[in-house]
Amino acid sequence: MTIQTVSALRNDRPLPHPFASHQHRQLKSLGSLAAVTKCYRGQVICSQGSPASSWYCIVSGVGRRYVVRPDGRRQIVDLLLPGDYFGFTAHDDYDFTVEAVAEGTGIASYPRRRLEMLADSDAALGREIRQVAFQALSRLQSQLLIVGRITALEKVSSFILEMATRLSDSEQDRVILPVSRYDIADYLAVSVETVSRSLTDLKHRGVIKLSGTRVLRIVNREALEDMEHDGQRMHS
Amino acid sequence: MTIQTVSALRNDRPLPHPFASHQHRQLKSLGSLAAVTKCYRGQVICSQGSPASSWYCIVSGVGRRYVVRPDGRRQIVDLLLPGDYFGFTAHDDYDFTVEAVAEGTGIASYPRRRLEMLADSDAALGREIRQVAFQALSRLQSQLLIVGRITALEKVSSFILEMATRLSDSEQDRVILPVSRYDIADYLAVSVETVSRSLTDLKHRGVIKLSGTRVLRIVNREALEDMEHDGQRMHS
DNA sequence: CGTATCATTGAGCTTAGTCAAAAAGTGTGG
DNA sequence: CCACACTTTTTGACTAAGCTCAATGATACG
Repeated sequence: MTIQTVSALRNDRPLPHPFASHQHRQLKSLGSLAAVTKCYRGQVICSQGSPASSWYCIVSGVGRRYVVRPDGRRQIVDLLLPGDYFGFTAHDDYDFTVEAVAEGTGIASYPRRRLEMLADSDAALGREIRQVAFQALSRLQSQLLIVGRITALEKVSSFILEMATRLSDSEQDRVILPVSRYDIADYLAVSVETVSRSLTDLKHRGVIKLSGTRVLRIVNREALEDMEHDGQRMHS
Repeated sequence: MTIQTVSALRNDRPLPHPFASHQHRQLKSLGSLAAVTKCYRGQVICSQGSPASSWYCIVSGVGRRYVVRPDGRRQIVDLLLPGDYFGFTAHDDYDFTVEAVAEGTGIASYPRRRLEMLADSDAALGREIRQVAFQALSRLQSQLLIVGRITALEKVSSFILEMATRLSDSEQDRVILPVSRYDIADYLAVSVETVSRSLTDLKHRGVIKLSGTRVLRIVNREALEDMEHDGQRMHS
């Protein structure tokens, strides 16, 4: 598990393909309220402890939602891709921090108070908000299932498959890893070295192929799906 | 990690204190729609794959929300205590199963379609639904932070402290564990043996005291909070 | 009062964390 | 354009936390 301080993590160069906004489901009927801003790498969108005054949506690029533990360890609780909403809390303050990962990440922000008032008179909007909150629930549950897995091979395999699904580019089996090994490690709650070792392991088995460090190709999807469930007895 | 089949888990006898419904925040302005039913131990409230036709609230007792993996392993993704809502999905079907843990667990169920229509004309209700969804998000994030911890001692310590907070009976430092060791194991994503060992460890250190298997007393809260963050270097 | 399940304890083994260092990229400035 | 500095990624060796298998105690229920 990574003990690096947050400021030490900054391998977030522009991505090969600039992450098309293919999922562009912004809240309908809201052009006026949404303020879209471009963020630089590592820019804090909202931070743990400060008043939860806005909801947000990723328009383009990548974000990471995380919590820093007392001992300095960082747990990424959500990887945010285009179309993903965040900023929801049950309390008055955010209980997490969100940063832009890629250069030029586009964020739409919605003033919470105003939006809630608007939802009071626009039932369709209210439904939409609930719906995106449910999607956030779904993402979180998926991640819990990944982190709850046993072996690192299972976690990394799941991660690859999840990414392949969530950022389905033209080609189904070409995945451009949106984040660094450090981020993957903090997302899966394993050490960076273990992430690296798992990837080379999958490579040696001929399950995946790496072109550089970020471009990944799923060579044998079936095998990868086996690893996801049964990373244990995959020792042949 | 537990490989027991779900039906094999049934240590869910009536609890010493019948879990007062001290948190009784049911959806206001809804007496008519809420059908409250009593459930027996292990009774399935809603199951993975079937149409998500209702939302629910625990009125009394305890519930477990879980997912069974292909290999038979079970991951509990939410422990449900009185006042907790569940049943939210982004899709048409539930992607989890919920069972009553304690005998006589009371469940309020709300037909989803009807409730959504009602929310269309009652903005306050719409807000409430969003709010309870946000609470579900909060619980899930908390659990992710627990499962993402490194050592078993940290996980178990966190679990105890979380339970102490969530079911704050009269006395702050007396915790009645709402579930079996098996359930704790599947909630924390560790093996039953490890849960047991961690508890006896904490007992030997004088941090907690156990009266029977379910009644727990926090003797040294400060030490427990230390374990929660720093279970590693607690080897004195 | 017996039986099934839950809980605890022990021994051995495997996975992954830690520390350390080399290799591979990336970016900058001369 | 190349060289240097920096970061990220990979690999290695060692250690230990926790899983597995196995057996014994404890507890509830019929």
